[in-house]
Amino acid sequence: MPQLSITVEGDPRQVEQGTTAGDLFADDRDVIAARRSGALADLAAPLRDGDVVEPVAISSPDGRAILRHSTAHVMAQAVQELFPDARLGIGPPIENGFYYDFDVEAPFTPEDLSRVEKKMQEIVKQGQRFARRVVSEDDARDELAGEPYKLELIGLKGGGGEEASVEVGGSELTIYDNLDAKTGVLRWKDLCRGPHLPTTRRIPAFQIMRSAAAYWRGNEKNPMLQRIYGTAWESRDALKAHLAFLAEAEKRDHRRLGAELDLFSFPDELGSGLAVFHPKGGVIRKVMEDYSRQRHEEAGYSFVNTPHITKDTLYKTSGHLDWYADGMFPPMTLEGARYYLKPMNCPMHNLIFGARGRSYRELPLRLFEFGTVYRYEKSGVVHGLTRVRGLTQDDAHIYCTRAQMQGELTNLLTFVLDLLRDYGLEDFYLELSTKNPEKYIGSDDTWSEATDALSAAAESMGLELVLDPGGAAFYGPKISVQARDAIGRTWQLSTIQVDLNLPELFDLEYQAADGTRQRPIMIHRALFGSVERFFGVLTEHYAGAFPPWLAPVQVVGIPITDAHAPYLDEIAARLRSKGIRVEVDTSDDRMQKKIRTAQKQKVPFMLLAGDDDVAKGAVSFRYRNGEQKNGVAIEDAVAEVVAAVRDRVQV
RNA sequence: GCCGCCUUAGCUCAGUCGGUAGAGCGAUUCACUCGUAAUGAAUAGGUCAUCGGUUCGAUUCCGAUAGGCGGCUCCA
Repeated sequence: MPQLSITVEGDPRQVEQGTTAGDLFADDRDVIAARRSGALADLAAPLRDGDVVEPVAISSPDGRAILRHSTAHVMAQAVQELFPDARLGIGPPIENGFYYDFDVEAPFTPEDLSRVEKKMQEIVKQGQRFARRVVSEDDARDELAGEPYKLELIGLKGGGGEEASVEVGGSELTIYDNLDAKTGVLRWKDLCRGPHLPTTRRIPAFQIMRSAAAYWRGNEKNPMLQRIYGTAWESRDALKAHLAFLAEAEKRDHRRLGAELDLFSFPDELGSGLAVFHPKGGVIRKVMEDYSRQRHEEAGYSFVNTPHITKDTLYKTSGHLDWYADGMFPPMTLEGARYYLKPMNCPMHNLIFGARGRSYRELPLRLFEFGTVYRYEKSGVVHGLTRVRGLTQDDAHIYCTRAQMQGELTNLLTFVLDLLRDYGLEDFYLELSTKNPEKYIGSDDTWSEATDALSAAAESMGLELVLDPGGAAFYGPKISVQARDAIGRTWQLSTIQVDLNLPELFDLEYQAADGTRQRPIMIHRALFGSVERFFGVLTEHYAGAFPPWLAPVQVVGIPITDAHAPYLDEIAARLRSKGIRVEVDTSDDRMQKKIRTAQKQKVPFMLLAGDDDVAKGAVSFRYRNGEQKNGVAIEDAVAEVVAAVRDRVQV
């Protein structure tokens, strides 16, 4: 027998021709695929001379993706057995699960989904084998003649981008056959790059989650397919843990906490996407805004104010009406003019810049405003505080020279990261959105100059940027902060945009040292992004247990009996004089109930006082985590609370 | 905007096979005065989202509208 020289987990080995990765790792049930000289491969794939082979465990990121992809196949097979007319779209693994799209006569009902899940369990039990087969393009077209969407993907091979990568992303076209465990008879097949589990029996735990509609290839002009989402895990326990995580996440949903903690609401009377902030939410907002103003003042910003409505001429000049008219509330016509609610602040700031002649000595000129804007978001996208129709941006526009641009950008990135740290946000990444070829103004040169400036600034600070091709606004590229909510959906918070085009449209100029007139560069930036969205993300980040500096009520005084209330009132007065938000619970609930109430309201500090404390001139702490500290001198108690608020620590 | 689902008291939810409704929490009042997550009792609170249709009769069936939820598309 000819021998192959291979490397297995770093060790050189000689094996017979025809040996598979499955043979090498046959003892380890956790291994479901292999990495063969860098590329993922089925366990059944024969090894080649010189291969470097690593096992892929089912619980590894690659292993989970393969498991989920295979489970998606099982789901598609189940759907086609139950609904023979269902045509296949695509079915990739995604974070925490997978989906598969189907073209069916009628949307799936909940009963349909349970039937599909049952059928899937049968297929898993049968242990059908996933068998890879290379096919020519002509053969693939023949075999898949009844699957129009698959045929379209074959046509896209090489040029289909992300969306088709799971099906036709490899160097050759492959079909995976599902073969009966005993007879080897073909049970089902799918155009697929693979790799897959060896058999369906190797799927330890899965669950169908929900169905929803999705446009074919993500384009709303295409037909709408029915998508079924599922999840699959390496063990029943891992699945259980995931479901528990989702249940936990539901409890920290800002929409739910907003009602429970009396922070904000969305009265039907106002209309969709229009929030009112209640006193407790209002306090948090005020603290956020006060601190923001303070930081902007320190960073050399000037404060401006602009109105909420304007004649259409402004947005004709800026070009926004060309690109975003659909996203604006319709105009009000009066005195022969059309007035719009403002959807962004930049053009108004440009008017301030252009109100008089500007000298290079004034630059960089940084104009800041909490600007409230209104956008007609489509009804289906409105979502709690994270996607609203009326929002307030911590918006500023920096007008500077080319020479100043780089410095301004690095300052801004520092400013942004500082701010996120102040709010304890860590689960985010930075994204670089580049020119959309269908939607931009200006020259390619200005775009590459602006884009290079952004990447250079990030690079100089050692920050990694995730690329978002075509994601820019029409006037310039941007770096944005993408943060996650409780269930992992990402939301754009901060943005920094370099704009060499609007200064042109508004004919903005400054006089340079040499007496010439120059065009300034404009940087658009918002650190919270929208105060509402930041508030929502923050609420989920803290699960409603805001750190003391943000907590609407920082301290609750709880008397053991009514007799101790005046004692706590005095302490509360001392705290209040130091700027602490404190309440004494004088309701006729029992002390235990008051603790429970304060606990449920997630108040950072409870101060209890009974006879013992009064006698000692002390007070007893109870913290949110249930810990307590008794007999603390009033002086020390006040100091502890004041310090926690001042230092913006979480407790 | 598109597809599906949903809307009963402030909140969470029962319920009426078509004969106009009930619980817990919350609120109010009274009693209790208590040492680290729920004291007891009483009271108030609903045009069953809105409008229209079918019907002797609609909260219940049908339709439209509004609002919400999950996705998709979009997000200056």
